[in-house]
Amino acid sequence: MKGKATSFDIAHYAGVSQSTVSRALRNSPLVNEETRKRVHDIAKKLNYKVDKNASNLRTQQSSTLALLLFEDPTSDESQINPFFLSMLGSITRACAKEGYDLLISFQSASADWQADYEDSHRADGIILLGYGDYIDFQPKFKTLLEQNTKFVCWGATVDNRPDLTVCCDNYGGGKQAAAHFIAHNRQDCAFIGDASDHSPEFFARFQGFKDELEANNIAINERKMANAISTEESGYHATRSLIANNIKFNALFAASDLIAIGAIRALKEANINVPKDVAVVGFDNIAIASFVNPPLTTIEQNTTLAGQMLVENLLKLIREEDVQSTLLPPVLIARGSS
Amino acid sequence: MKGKATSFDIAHYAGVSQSTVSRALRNSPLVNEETRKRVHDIAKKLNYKVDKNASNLRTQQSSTLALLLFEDPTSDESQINPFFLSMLGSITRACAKEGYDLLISFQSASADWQADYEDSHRADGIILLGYGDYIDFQPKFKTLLEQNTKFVCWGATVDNRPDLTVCCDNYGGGKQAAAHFIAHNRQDCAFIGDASDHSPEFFARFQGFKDELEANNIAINERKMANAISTEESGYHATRSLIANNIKFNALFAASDLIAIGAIRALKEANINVPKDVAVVGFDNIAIASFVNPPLTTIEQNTTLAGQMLVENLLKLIREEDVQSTLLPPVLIARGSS
DNA sequence: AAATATTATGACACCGGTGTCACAGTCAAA
DNA sequence: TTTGACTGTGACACCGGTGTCATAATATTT
Repeated sequence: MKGKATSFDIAHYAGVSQSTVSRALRNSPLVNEETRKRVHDIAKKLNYKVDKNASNLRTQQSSTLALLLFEDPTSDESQINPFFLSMLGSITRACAKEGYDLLISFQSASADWQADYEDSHRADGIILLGYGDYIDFQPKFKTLLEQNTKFVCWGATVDNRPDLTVCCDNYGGGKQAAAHFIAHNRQDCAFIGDASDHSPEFFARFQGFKDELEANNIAINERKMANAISTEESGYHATRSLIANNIKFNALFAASDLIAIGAIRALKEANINVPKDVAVVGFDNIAIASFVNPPLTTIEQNTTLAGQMLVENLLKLIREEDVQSTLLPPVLIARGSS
Repeated sequence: MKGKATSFDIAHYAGVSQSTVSRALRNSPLVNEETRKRVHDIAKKLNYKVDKNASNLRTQQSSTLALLLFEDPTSDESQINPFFLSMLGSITRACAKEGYDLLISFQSASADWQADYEDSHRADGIILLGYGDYIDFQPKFKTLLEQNTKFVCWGATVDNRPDLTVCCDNYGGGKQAAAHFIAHNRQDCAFIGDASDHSPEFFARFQGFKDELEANNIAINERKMANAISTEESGYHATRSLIANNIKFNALFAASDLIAIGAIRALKEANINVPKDVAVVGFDNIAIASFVNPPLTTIEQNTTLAGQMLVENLLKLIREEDVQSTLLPPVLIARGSS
């Protein structure tokens, strides 16, 4: 047998038409049970597999989802943010469970990504994942919507379409962090992250944090805030600059675990004890979090559930079913750093 | 404009035939420069993208690689081994660089995975990744070879086909671990991993470790060895059982970082100081390694390079070019645990 | 001016399936 | 016996591109 077997080969061996083979293999009720069985047996013997390209071309759907991963434009060689890797794992699992394949692709936020996968019929829908500067994305979202592309988004909100977003309750998570500090009598709080609205997730975390403090009559001093993107490096430098400016605080809320880990390194270097002098709380609960010294208190995002929801909601969109906006509840995991 | 634009639509607007559009879009030298430009402009305006299914069907290739990830059959909800996630990241990057898409799929070792992706023309080749019990795989490798499926394998060797494997020099890494202990005057060594040939990678690490010790006239006591799969849990339990059996040692080589991290937890619980009482060396250099307490000395596998080599070699196989067997040099990263 | 080469294009078969329609054969109802 | 329903199958157009071949128009050579 040269080359791969086609349905015509099977038709030939089974003594039926190619149409019947196609129907038999898809277990159409139209074909006789005996014929169906014969065709299946021959297909198995010839190691025949339906050509996905032909099938997709005809049916105009691909049983494939595309995951576009946007990263902060750090060095090309850097490791991927472990939080995203964890999401990636759960999305992969969720896709497998639904019988969909998953195409993965890294994207820089600026690139002309919006159309590719879905327009070229490689995927039935798109999952967007990243802590990005999502402001730039709104026009792209608009294009996607105009083209009726099916997509869901982690974190970012799409104007007027809350159903396209799956998101952790970042605001609530921020409140939990503040409540935790208050409960432990730490009122002199610093924040490291991005309190501008460039990063909506970080902003919501900050907003919740601030509101909860203010609800308890604690003001947050603007000088005790520093910007950082979600890397250990960035958290380290932001914290160092606070220390260098002689800013004092006894509690530090970092917008992500990586930032928190960098912050702890900077604090240690400055001989500031964690948690005695400064309590630190992060966000995400990445795998590393429980292994750092001291183990990091953090606000957990349930990545398993998040991945499932992203996939489920996207499939609902594709099937044109109703989708609810999805806000996942975060949980504070108390460990040694606070 | 209803539905997606096709090359016929463009042909219509450009006043040329569909053939010419197809050529123009692929920048064939056969078309007039002016025509080419006009077609491109219209395509852009209509947001036209080549239908990959049609194109793949005709050309019989997909510009896609499939990554099959085999995991130890642990709980469905468990996190993916961070070492694999890191590989996944570098493979994704390498694919992107080569202009290939990447399909990702989890597999249980037992499933009927061998044919699917390549036979159904979804991928041009397959990357197999996992610390598996690869013995079961040899018959499947055979099938793949018979069907002329293009694939490469991380870690596992395929009978008579060293070119299909990309692998860290596990044996050399094991030797480095032993040499490190000897240099620090720790001669009473334990090993946790799997010294059977079920897991060829772990076995090679052990073999190198043992050979280097023996080359220095140090014997390794069989009682100081325990089996573990690559999870923190498993490393923890294996170490506890050694301790419970009152086995003494002052150096511990773990076949992976996750095992080492579990081992450190068990040692700490038993009030055995790391590194004072027992020096610990792991393998992989996963991201967590530098954050555990004490920071883990480990044998680094260069995942960036590994991912690149897997992709490069697979593409060479697909293009029917010569491929050399690839052994990547590991590097010992000395940290606080030894 | 005739012969030949070059350039740009169109017509058309083809990739391997899926879905529609037509139809032969069997069986039950009228 | 005729009509209608049902079952199982084959023929065929179609999905949207790609590659081959033929050909018209122009340029170059003899």
